[in-house]
Amino acid sequence: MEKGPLGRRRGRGARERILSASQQLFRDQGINRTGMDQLCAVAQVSKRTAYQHFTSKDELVAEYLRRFDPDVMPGVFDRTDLTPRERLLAAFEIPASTPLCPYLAAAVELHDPQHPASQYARDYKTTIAARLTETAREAGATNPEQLGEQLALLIDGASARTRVLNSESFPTAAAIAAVLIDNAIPASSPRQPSDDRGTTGSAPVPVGGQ
Amino acid sequence: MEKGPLGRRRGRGARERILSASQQLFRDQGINRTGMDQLCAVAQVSKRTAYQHFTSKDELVAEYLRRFDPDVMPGVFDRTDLTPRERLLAAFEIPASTPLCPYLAAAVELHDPQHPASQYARDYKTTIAARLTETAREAGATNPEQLGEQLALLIDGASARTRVLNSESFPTAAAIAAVLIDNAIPASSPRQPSDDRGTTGSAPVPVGGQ
DNA sequence: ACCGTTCGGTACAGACCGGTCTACATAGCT
DNA sequence: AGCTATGTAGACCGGTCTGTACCGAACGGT
Repeated sequence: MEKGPLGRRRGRGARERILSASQQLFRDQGINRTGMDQLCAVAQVSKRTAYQHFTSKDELVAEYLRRFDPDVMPGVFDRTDLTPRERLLAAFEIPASTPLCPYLAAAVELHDPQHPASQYARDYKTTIAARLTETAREAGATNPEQLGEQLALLIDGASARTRVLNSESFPTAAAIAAVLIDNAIPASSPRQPSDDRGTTGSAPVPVGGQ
Repeated sequence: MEKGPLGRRRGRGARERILSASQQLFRDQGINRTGMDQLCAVAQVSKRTAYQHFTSKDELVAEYLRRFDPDVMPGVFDRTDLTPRERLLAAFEIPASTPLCPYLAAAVELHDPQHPASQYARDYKTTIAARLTETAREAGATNPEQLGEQLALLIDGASARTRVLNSESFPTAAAIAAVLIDNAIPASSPRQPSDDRGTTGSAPVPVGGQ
């Protein structure tokens, strides 16, 4: 900040600024509709510097996706104040902010399963399913792998529907999740608050969306 | 030149050929990666003719999506040889062929909720959910709207996951659907086609229609 | 058989994109 | 101070995209 309005930012944070601008622009405009010129302008970085840090736009996209890994699903799986069952349900509460899973968006936009970014997308999906499986095991599910995969599918379904329709679909997904969890956990296993939800038809949307 | 197998097709089917080529190319390559030149070549139509039938590519994309409406989910809801419950489950059996719901793909690729094609995507999703709801009502679900919305979400989730991962996710979705259906239909509900379906609601679609 | 209309083929215009390169300015080291 | 490394600003290149213009050939009504 030793210069004018957009004065020389002088390197140090160049890479971070580029990735930060990527997150914003790719999310708001999509990958294909965001040009490198605009991206560099927002990041306040010259194209030369950009191509010094990333040899191509594809590589930038891949790194942009890789960066998400540690951040997403923040803390949900680490909240020790919740029972495992509550943690599983909490995974459906957050997502009003995220417009669409960037991994799904990237996989569709790039349209090339061989693209390195597509590989990261697969890795991420697998990681999420694994964490759900792990939590399902803690919750005492008889078949944790199955429950984890099922919940992962629900998250993706809600994400996709939220994108196409404008309505919020995560409450619906949460209702399904509650049913699945209750069916997958033997009645004896956990200590859980009062709930009769989902065992029969009505299933009154337990998790209030946003 | 009046030559080859197709030679001058002279207009009549021009519009249909364009839409047919659109379906193939947009599905295989995506919308953004399919240029009008290639599309016209496949359709054996000159660009002039193409732009005579569709004033812009956007309009072509919108029409391409609109055309899907009657065709998708072919026959599943009309199979009178199945019980309503079986029809609901049958919606999860087919789709190994379809790479990704074209509506979701278009919504992601176009990335503009105001695009006319996005509107058609919403209409389609709503239609599918409505048909599922109708069938759920026939099956005797206590809350057909909820069950229909839930099943629609499962279909989208399976479609999305199939696209990102390569694994087939529809069996997982079908397993969830079976649980939801059984939980949503009172124990007294019918299991045989000859029984009276729809004990609670309307019972249209008698056996033998179509 | 004639003539207007329509369509195929294609060259072209204008815009944009990814990526490279040159010219210049600054920071830090010696 | 001077030198070097690094970064900025932006022109520039080749390619591709959507969309248009033009010309000639084929068709259809009369």
